[in-house]
Amino acid sequence: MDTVAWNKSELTVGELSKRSGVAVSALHFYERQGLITSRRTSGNQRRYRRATLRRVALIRIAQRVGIPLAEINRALSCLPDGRTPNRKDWEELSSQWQADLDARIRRLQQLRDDFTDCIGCGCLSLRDCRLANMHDELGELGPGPRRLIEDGDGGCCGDC
Amino acid sequence: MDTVAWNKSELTVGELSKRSGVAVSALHFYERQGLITSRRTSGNQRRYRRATLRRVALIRIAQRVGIPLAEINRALSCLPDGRTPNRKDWEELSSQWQADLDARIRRLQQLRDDFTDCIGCGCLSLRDCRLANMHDELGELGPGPRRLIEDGDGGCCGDC
DNA sequence: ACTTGACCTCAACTTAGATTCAGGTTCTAG
DNA sequence: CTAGAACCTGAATCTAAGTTGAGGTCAAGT
Repeated sequence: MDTVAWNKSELTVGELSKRSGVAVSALHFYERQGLITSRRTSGNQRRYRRATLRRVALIRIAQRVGIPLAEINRALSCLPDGRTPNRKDWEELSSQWQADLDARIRRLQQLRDDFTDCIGCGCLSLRDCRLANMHDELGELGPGPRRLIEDGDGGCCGDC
Repeated sequence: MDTVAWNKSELTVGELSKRSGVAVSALHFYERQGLITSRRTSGNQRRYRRATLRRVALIRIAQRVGIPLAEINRALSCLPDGRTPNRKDWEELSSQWQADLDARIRRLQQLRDDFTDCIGCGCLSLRDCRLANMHDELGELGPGPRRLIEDGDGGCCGDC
């Protein structure tokens, strides 16, 4: 009833959408971006391997971690797409993503610590508040001597 | 030499840019969004109060925390703009933003824990992997019984 | 056979947070 | 007084990650 037997192991885009919780339009989009692939039926409709469900799961996980699709694509491209990811694949991917996640968490924690420091100060002095030392976004690694952005306001703030 | 005496306490957009590390175009943009305001000289050039430097600092801090400009705007709008934020203002803002930050951190940590759990499994089984249970993004609060998205694949994964 | 729902493509639109460009004005130094 | 730096506006462009819509085809049930 189809070019190749509809063997129940393939999913239509709607099924994939329902099962993955990802909108059909997003699946189309992922396919355009090369994140997933499909076979076409004689009537030009998409049929996805079951493995694609896992691939979509991986994509959404990576997105939750905060990884942009372009990078996810790079990461997934080492799984030659036909293959169901095996333990080794998953360990590689996940350790990479976990490192990313850890970095993100550390960054936020640093920010939180700076906040805690700074609330004590209360005046948001730009002279020595780490939070306010915005250019530090550049010199990401290691604290070192802070750059100062205010050079002589004459007084810390309205209240101090 | 100006409509109002250029009393050295005001900043041109270029100066504000240099001191804050924020591009002139971005400052224009912030102004269009109502995040900052300026006086205009007789020649229609912007002059910023020094307090604006702090305001921009606050904006960038909030952005680093991950707060969208629209919300930053809401938060800042309780400082009636003329005022240098005092200790109380800062405590209110910062405690609000810190809560946001904490929530973000917790979310990422949860994700990391799920990762740790899941790496042991190695097969990315969609049946019971918390990471892969994508629809859970909806039921944000509290774990509860997980929804299953795969109902009978017949086998955990290619390797298991 | 027909209706209905699922599917197709392609283009345009969306949001956030800006940047870039074109064309014109103002300010400052020499 | 004039060159060049800095400034102005408004429109267009950009990226990311899609969504929406128009116009048309396919498939399944009755």
